[in-house]
Amino acid sequence: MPELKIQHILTLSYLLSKGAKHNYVSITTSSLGKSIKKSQQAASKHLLELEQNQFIDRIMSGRNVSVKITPKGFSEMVKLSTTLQKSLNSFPSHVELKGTLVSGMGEGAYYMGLKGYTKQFKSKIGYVPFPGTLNVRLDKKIHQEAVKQFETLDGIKIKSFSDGKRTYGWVKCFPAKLNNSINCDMILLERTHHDNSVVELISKTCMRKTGKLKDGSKITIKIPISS
Amino acid sequence: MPELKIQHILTLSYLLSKGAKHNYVSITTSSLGKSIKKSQQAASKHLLELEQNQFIDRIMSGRNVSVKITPKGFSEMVKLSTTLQKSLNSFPSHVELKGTLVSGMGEGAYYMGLKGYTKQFKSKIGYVPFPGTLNVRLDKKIHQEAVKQFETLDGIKIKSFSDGKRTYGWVKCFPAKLNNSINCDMILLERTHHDNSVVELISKTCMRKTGKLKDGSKITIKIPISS
DNA sequence: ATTACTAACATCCGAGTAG
DNA sequence: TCTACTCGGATGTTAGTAA
Repeated sequence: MPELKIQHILTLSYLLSKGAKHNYVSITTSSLGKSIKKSQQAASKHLLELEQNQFIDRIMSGRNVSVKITPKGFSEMVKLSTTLQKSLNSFPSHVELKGTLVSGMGEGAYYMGLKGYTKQFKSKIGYVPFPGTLNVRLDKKIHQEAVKQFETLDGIKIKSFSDGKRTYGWVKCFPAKLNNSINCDMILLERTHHDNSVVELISKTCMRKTGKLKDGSKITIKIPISS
Repeated sequence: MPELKIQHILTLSYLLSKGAKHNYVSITTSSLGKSIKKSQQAASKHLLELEQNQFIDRIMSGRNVSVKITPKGFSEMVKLSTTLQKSLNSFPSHVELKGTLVSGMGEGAYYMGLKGYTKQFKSKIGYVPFPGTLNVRLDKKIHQEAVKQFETLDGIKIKSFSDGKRTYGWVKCFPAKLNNSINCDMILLERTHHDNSVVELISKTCMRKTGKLKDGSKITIKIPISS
């Protein structure tokens, strides 16, 4: 049984914090038990098992135990830590959505073409969108669900405005890549907050033309996540 | 039961490496089981438990499962990872030895006073040792054992030399602090490789005088560890 | 092929306790 | 006090299997 049991990691971690890397540290099994939130008996057993597997050196002196982590034990800890660290730091940092191009009702184009919006687009995302949004229906549940996380992300915020008669809600933009080639932005609208089965894309150019797309075309959208 | 069980960490770690932070990733329980070295059934149970505790979102679609890590699950992973990381990086980086001053037989002074050694001392540790080594008997087993690790450490190496008649072995020096005040070096000799109950210290000055020490005085030695 | 149930098995933990 | 044993109950894992 040359494997380090995961439940022993916390024990080793505690011992390490006590300085057991270089020195034999004197401890009681009950204090150790308290620290790792287990009983005195469990702590005692942990130490015995760790010693058996040569993860610690253990010296009995009178009534209490002195313990030092072996190079083997230490390297096992490092191994696990870096494994964790790696998976925490090197996950893919983008969301991938797949769906089908559908035709909208033209209302997207109407709203996005309003001066109150276009002025902000120009200054905040650097271009005035081609009049007409690309509607992509997300066919799979997993992609519909994945969109939800953008509700809590910030993106680039286009503020709401009023023309005196009515108010037009804010728009959040997320820079994205369509079919791995065309730069665009996915937009989330304040009004259509609840329906995640369709997402809207805007771009400087007409994506239907530059991407040779028509209704029913399969679409892949990649949206990098900054955080 | 709002606690993350440790054995689930590996499951989460695997999911994370698959990109489950931002996207729903589709997996089979048997492949997951293989990855975490458990059975298919165990993997299935892990996922169910993780879902129950809201560490993952889980979507069944037909025959397989898609999974995404929740912010809660992610932050729990970060918590554990940083705990580990901290204990790995911030342990005390010195060895502490305690013992009693004993009188040597003067042979230490004789050997260390040889030209072949003093010339190297001057250039490598910056001073010519006061003639006479300080012998410290380590009374406790834990300190005797702790000395052993220096055998595998490098320290500052004083090379062996020959005067034509015989060869004088190498000496390893480890910068140390005596009783938290006096700078000195602990020396390990090639010849007395086996006895760890006594360590020898050298210093620029007479430590018995500057430290007001006599035979029987209690001694504390701190030796920083570089690695 | 898949997920996940039940039941048997293995492991872990802690109360009691000896030395 | 202390460590560490036994043992019963809780928990985790797997084999078999249903759907």
